[in-house]
Amino acid sequence: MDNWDEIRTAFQVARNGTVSGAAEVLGVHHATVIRHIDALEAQLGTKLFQRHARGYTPTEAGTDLLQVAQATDDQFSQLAGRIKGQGQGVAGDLVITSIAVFAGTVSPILAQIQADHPALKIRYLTGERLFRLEYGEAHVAIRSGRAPDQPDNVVQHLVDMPVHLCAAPSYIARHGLPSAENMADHHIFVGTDESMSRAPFNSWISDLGWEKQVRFQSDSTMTMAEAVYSGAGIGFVSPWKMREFDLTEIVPPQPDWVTPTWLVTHVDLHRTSKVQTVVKALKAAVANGHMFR
Amino acid sequence: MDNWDEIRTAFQVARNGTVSGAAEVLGVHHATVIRHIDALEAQLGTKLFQRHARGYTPTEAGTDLLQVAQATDDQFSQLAGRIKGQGQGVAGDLVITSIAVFAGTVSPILAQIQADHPALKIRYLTGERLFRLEYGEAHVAIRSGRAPDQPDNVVQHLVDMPVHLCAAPSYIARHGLPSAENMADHHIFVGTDESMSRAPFNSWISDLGWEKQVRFQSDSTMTMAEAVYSGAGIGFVSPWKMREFDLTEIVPPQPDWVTPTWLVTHVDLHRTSKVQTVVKALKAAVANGHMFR
DNA sequence: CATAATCTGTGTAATTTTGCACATGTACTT
DNA sequence: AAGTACATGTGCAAAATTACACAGATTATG
Repeated sequence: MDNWDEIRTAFQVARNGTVSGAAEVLGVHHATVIRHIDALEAQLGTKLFQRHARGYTPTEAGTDLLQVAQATDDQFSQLAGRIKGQGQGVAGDLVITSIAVFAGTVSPILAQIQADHPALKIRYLTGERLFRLEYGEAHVAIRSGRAPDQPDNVVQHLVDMPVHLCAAPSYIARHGLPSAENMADHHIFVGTDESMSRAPFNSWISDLGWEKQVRFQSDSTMTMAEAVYSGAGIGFVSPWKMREFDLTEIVPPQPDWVTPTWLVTHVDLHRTSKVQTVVKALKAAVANGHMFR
Repeated sequence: MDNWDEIRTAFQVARNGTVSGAAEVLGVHHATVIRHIDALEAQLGTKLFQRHARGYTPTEAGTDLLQVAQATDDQFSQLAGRIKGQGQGVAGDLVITSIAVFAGTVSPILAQIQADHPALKIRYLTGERLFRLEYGEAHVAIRSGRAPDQPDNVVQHLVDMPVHLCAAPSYIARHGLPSAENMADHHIFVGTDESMSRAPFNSWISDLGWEKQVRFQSDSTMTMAEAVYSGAGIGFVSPWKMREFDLTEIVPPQPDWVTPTWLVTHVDLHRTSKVQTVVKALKAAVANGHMFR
């Protein structure tokens, strides 16, 4: 059953009773209406209307079509209302992603957003792989590292995330407390895998020529924090993870260690109030010091 | 909500996930599909799909549309099935009309047809006014008198209906039994109104110069029979009405009294098996002597 | 009875829609 | 690493659709 527009034309003819009236409602010439009806009847192999001087009277098939098309018209109208209105309301699904290490600081904020908008259903996906906004996998993504440059993405700078160089109590018990003097020789680092080799604190290590001391590598910031906690070495850990794991700070956050963090949304969804609500809440939480500290 | 065809296009894109796939299903060029989607999104003011190199992923609005359009597609398919199949099966409504006087002889035949086709719902409308086939008021009409010549009607000769010149017992009691000799002077005729003045037995009266003896006129053959029965005069009555009312035959049916009877169907409906079934049954009943006797 | 008002129906021209060719980009495979 | 397959997107020409104008027919009206 193709050509739905012809069904719509027939629907208006059946409702109005005349070709001319239907043409006016549809905003087309009455000749167009006649041809639509003729084509539709030819395709169905049945007369939908009986033609007479006063107009078109629907046959049995015509009244059947009228009822079905009436229901369709209603459903499409409701659909259009929902779609046009959905840009205004904060409701429905919202998928937000980040790397796993952000979960501890992001989750409370998302919980608050969800509490403020009961109609909103938040799905927070964490993982090291890149959730792709252009595939509809997420609405909002929190990315860290160098600025994303995907053409279809709207990128906003969220915060510069500091990291502490930390050691776990178990590590200190075995290797002693690292100091500026003995770090160059006697200590083991937890570092990043090749995939994250451009992290700013990575270049700090390589600038000092300490690459050989990196004995544990991971592609995930979360795993790095876990490794430090388990005593695999000293490494760079976010402030909240340092507190959570009760780590000992060796070197406080340095300006050139910070990794910029970005809020990324897809351009098609960026203007929707649903996305905007979440973006604003996240930025406010950062400004108030509720996140990434 | 106009342009239903664009909704159908979007439906196929959402279902297939790619523009190219949808274009193949729809039998149009993929550029056409892209333009349909663009137009629909522009009209709705919302993105229905997120575009990426692997195809189109429906947004929230897109999945909403997908569900509605899926239901529409189903309904239209069922509708087409019903309409296309309806030409084959003998089912649904069938409206047949005639003048009231035929009711007694037509009804049993219609009852038999209805019994043979349980899915058929017969409506038998009687009345003197012309039920107009082209307005969809009836599927089959039994007409008497001169041959109808409406261009959109299919006319078949059904039977030549004889009439008896009769008198009621009450009339004979008051005026005596009419005979060939005294009819010219002493008897009163029940005749036809101007609207039926072309009835063949009418010209028999006028040929004999007996118009002045017509003292009761009616536009309905049924009423004429009733008038004769009630003793208003002598008049022309169909065989079954003569028997029903137990009238006395004055003059037996004459060859030039017969009024031809026609089976009329609208050309648009004539080929449907539903109409054909009824037409065949009526003609068979006449041939077997079950009607108009 | 004639006139006005509608409505359907068709040939023709203008407009819109569609199809084609080609460019471009991404994912997968060898 | 290069090639293949498949996807979207756009300028331009062809085709299909539409609007226009007018004819024909019926109903309503004074």
